[in-house]
Amino acid sequence: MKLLDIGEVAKLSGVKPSTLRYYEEKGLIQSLSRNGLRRQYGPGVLEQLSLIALGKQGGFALDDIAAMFGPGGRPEILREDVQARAEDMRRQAQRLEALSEMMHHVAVCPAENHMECEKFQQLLRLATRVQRRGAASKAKS
Amino acid sequence: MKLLDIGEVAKLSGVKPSTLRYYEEKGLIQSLSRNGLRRQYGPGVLEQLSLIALGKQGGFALDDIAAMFGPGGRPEILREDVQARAEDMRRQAQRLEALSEMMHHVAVCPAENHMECEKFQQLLRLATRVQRRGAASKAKS
DNA sequence: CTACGAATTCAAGTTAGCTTGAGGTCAATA
DNA sequence: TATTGACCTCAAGCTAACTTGAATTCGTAG
Repeated sequence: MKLLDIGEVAKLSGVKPSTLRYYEEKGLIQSLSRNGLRRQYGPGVLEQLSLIALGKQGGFALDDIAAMFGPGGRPEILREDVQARAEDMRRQAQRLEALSEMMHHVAVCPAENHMECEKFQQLLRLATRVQRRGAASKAKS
Repeated sequence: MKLLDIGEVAKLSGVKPSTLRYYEEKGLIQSLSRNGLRRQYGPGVLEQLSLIALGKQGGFALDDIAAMFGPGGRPEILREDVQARAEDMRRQAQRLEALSEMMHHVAVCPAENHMECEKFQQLLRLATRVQRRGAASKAKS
């Protein structure tokens, strides 16, 4: 199996060596061996890094990512917890879709204050109607 | 017009007073007046706060949020720039949708290492195929 | 075999985004 | 009018996620 040293992984993934060492320390990735002092990574590390990037975009802390997706054979973080977080994530994706539309709109809207634009407000309400678990919903009557 | 003081805004929005003061300092929100020393906010601040929360979920820095959506009559941050960011946001929403599916899957998948699960890998590829602007795409031949 | 460049460790520094605490002000209630 | 509790300012502190730098080791090309 072809092994990569840290510089190659950095070049292929766009993640700096210092960050890779940091991730390894945190248990997010692992090097398979050493060549002298040098870490040797398997090719799978690249997919692992994509996954980490994805998790970060989803707003997860590195520790959470390690707990959900880490290579370190996690001792069963509650599946129902992951299930619930997955639901949250779906809702977040919806909200961001709405945000995308809002941004597309402000890019062309002539209103000087966005909050005065009817369409903008409407999109914002749409986005915020898709609430998170645990978010206080103050619907009237 | 009904004015709210900082504690009420905090209660209604779930955002702490210290954070509200911090946001105001940064130009993300504004208080309309003072009652003695006390800040008085208009009701619109609540929507502004939803917008800020949304922007944060989208991964924007507070300064970026202020620049795009701030109440301070921004001196025209390039519309085409916002347009491009809106596109990125749409793609991010798609990626997070895929992430949501991955999480739903890991919650039920029996595989001890996710990366060995074919379905998981497939979803990951789906997610990472929806690249960002500026992300190095190393598709082969 | 030697030199170079790429890695190594470890401690300390940086940035964003808040939070905390001390010390003081003031509006509203009793 | 006297308290009290909510607010104020300002400086300092905190956490996550990295980055930087100094001093050192080592694999590989010449």
